[in-house]
Amino acid sequence: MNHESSLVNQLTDRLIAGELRPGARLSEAALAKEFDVSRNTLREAFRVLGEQGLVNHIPHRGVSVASPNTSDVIDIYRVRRHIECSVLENAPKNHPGAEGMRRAVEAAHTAAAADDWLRVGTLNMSFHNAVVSLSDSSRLMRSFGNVLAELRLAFLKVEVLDFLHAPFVERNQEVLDAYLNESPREAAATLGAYLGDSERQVLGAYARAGQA
Amino acid sequence: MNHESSLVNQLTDRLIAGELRPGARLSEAALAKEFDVSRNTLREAFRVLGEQGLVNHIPHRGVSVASPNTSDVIDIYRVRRHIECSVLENAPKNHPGAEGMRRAVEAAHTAAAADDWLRVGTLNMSFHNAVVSLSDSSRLMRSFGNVLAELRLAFLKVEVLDFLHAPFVERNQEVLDAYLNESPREAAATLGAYLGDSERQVLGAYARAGQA
DNA sequence: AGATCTATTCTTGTTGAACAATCCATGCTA
DNA sequence: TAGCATGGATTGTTCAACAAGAATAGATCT
Repeated sequence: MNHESSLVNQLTDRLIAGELRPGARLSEAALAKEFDVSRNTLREAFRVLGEQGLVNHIPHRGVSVASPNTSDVIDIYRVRRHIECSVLENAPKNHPGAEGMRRAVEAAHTAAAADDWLRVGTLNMSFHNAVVSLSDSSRLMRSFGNVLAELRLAFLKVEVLDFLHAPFVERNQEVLDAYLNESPREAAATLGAYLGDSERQVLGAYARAGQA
Repeated sequence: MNHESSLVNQLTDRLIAGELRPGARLSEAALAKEFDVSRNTLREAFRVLGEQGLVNHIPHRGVSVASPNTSDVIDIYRVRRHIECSVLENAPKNHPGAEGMRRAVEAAHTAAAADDWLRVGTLNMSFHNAVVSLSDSSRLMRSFGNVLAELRLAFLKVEVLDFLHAPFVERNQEVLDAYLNESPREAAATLGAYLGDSERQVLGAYARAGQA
């Protein structure tokens, strides 16, 4: 495996795991030492993460973990509505990607029963990635994946703990059922309602946390 | 202006201007010398362009200008349909971004009358960027902008010369009229038809050029 | 005290040289 | 001709150094 690509992956993992908290400054010297790479190599990885929206780069002030504010969250949900709903509404019947949705929902049920909420959160991301996979567009999946990862940082910032996702396992199930048994339009509408509720929950958490 | 950002802009300009042809290998040593920057600085810019999809990076084989094949083109138009149509269909009436659409169409008419087809092509991009601006989502605009830039490379690759855009000036006008005077649904349908025709034209050019 | 200016210090931005790792083309061998 | 060594070129990565901008602390003034 390529070193640089692996470095990006390592950084990404620690970002979405919350080890590098939103807003935290990422010192080049410190991180370079920690990952045992040179500053130059680290900076290349920073540029990649910057384009993906996971870190923020201000010239001469360095790189910090992205720390989405409320308008960022609103923006992210706008993207989700446009992409997820459009994909679902235009998805063909019996798309093989639906199997991925089903597996995610099923595993989420199991994980929820076992109180493994971290896993539920991960599977929630898998589900919505699977939804977008119905588009058969690798570019759409890439862009969407970046946005979803950024949303993960928003969750971490206001400590929307994963167990709050509990009610949404059922909602994903509803979306899947609507796709399988009803019309695409119905499925998209169900998903749209889901996104509205989800967005409200996150913004509520922001308000409680007193964050912008 | 930041040096690095300026370097990315310079490279982007030359890419979409066609000076660096699709598929062309970008030698680090040669480009570093040409832009009078070090290899390390250039490599940072390469990572940014790579994430944007404008260049292709294969480990140990270097960077080359993205050279979209037919499946890339199909993928790009999938993205366009999902994003542009969704945005237009859900756009509020009297969105200020419509002014940007109007300006682009008007200027395109003028440029077409003057046979300035390069400018027509640029204004066409402006129009569709303006469409997406109706979403009020900076992330959607960024992602969409990257995809449009990549499509520009596809045009360059098969030499879809800009004068072929001529009939599409009128199509953009129709989309705008539909948005202003008819329903969002109607506007989205008009745009969908436009995209279908546009995609066919590009794929036809690929077939003629014998490209994959 | 509070505000403002200044000097020092720290971090990032960028460079050049160096070497390792990998790929590519050439020519050799069977 | 197919496969295989070999040498040359390019990329991957590091390091040390310095320039440039930002942040901090201290001094000065009101």
